[in-house]
Amino acid sequence: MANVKATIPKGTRDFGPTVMVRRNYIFDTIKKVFGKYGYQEIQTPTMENLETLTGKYGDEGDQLIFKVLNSGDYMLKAQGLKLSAEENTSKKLLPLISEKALRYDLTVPFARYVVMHQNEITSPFKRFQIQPVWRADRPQKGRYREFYQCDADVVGSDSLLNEAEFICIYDEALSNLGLKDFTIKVNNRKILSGIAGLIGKPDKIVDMTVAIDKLDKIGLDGVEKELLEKGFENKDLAILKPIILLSGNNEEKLNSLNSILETSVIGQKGIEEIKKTFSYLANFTLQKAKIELDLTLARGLNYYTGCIFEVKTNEAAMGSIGGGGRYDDLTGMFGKEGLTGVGISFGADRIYDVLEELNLFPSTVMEGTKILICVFGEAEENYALPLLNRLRSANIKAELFPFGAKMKKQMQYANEKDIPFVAVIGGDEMQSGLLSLKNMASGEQVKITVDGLIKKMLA
RNA sequence: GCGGUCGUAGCUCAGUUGGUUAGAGCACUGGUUUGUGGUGCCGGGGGUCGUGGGUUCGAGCCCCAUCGUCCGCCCCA
Repeated sequence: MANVKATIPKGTRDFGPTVMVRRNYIFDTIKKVFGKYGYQEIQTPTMENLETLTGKYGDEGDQLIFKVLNSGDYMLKAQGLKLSAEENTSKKLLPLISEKALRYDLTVPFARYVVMHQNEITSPFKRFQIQPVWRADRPQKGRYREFYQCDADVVGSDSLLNEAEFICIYDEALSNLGLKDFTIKVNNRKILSGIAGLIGKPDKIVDMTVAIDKLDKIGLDGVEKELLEKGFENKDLAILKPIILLSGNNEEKLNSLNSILETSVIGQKGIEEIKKTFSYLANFTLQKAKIELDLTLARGLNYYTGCIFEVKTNEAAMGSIGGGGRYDDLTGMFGKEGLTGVGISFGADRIYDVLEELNLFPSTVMEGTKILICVFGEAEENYALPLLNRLRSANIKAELFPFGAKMKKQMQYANEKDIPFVAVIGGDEMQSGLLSLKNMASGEQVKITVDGLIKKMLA
């Protein structure tokens, strides 16, 4: 057998026991909140049909989809193809050798699910989904080829109550995870459309939003430079600049916007949506979240049509830890028109890093085995097995170290697994019927009866 | 797709203008009054120096290529 190097593909990760416990803590906390608001969990397959995914994420997105090679002799089919230096040769080849692909996000599979199961689901349909997705991207800091998305969406309801509730979900989940200072930024795509209309370049809305979205990162000068490069003129900047730099509280911003966008029908609609969302929100109690209307918030995705969200922690230097928005007609691509939806996503990997940096993982999430039984030989092992059984029947996490190892090795095992108690069984213990119980933190050791031990472990 | 960085033991890394047998810490393992860890002491195993060429009497070190890593840009979570 050849000696294969033990490595994993670029941009993928192993999760060890400690990390898994903490990841599950994050997922469980979020799941609980989703459930509280009526969202139900679904899962979709790792692979979708390639045609389900292609064309949904733009040309660049298509290239980042991991394709799965067909089984069998796919070369046979491909042989009919004339291989030339033509640049679209691989485009022609692809459908012949691949008809499946790994999911690229959870939103498109969800849209596919909704259309496919439309007769079974009740509208509005609220679902959440926590599964890995894959992108053939170049990995870098905080960016992987396999990562988890944690999404909740509702389709079939255009009520802005949904938007308000998503803000509550963010607040509750992140507060429950121990975050104390974070901002949920809100904007509306229709306001951005109104602004693009105002400068007479509605077709350039994508370039405009992509540029102003970078205000945090590259500053006003950088944004202006990029806008000029994309074909905006100085007179456009003169209109945009005061909007981008709009300050004050949410109400003041809305009032200013109201007069700026007075003549824009779509802009007014956007303002109305924000106001309605805020008025719903006024009925709920938020824990830690700050809500901020941020007109520079754009989010790259083109399918958003209404409210958009992004969550940032103010306690650590970290990009967004969540985002989402409303998209009209997500299912149109699958032949079901006019179904509106709104959804959010938690960036689990980034939340993990934040919690770790702020030391917010509770120590209780690490609780593993409570007691290890150490024995000196086979006779002691036989003597210990009924005890092991009794401990587990009493719902105490217990292990027995199989006989054959030295006491030092067994103690080391307990120590490294952070097992707080060790029961030692040797000849003396078998004769007296008392166990030697060692407290691993203090090092003290006492003789104790089996009943006493169980009582102590349950205390 | 573009730019930069780094590849030496399982891991983190030293390694002098190119010069004997390539080192350390951690990890693993054995011993240390044969019934006790975290925390003493002594020992041991483990490396085609990413790969392939080149220069040289001699290459971990210099040159070229290639693969991989990490970090930026574009884009994105």
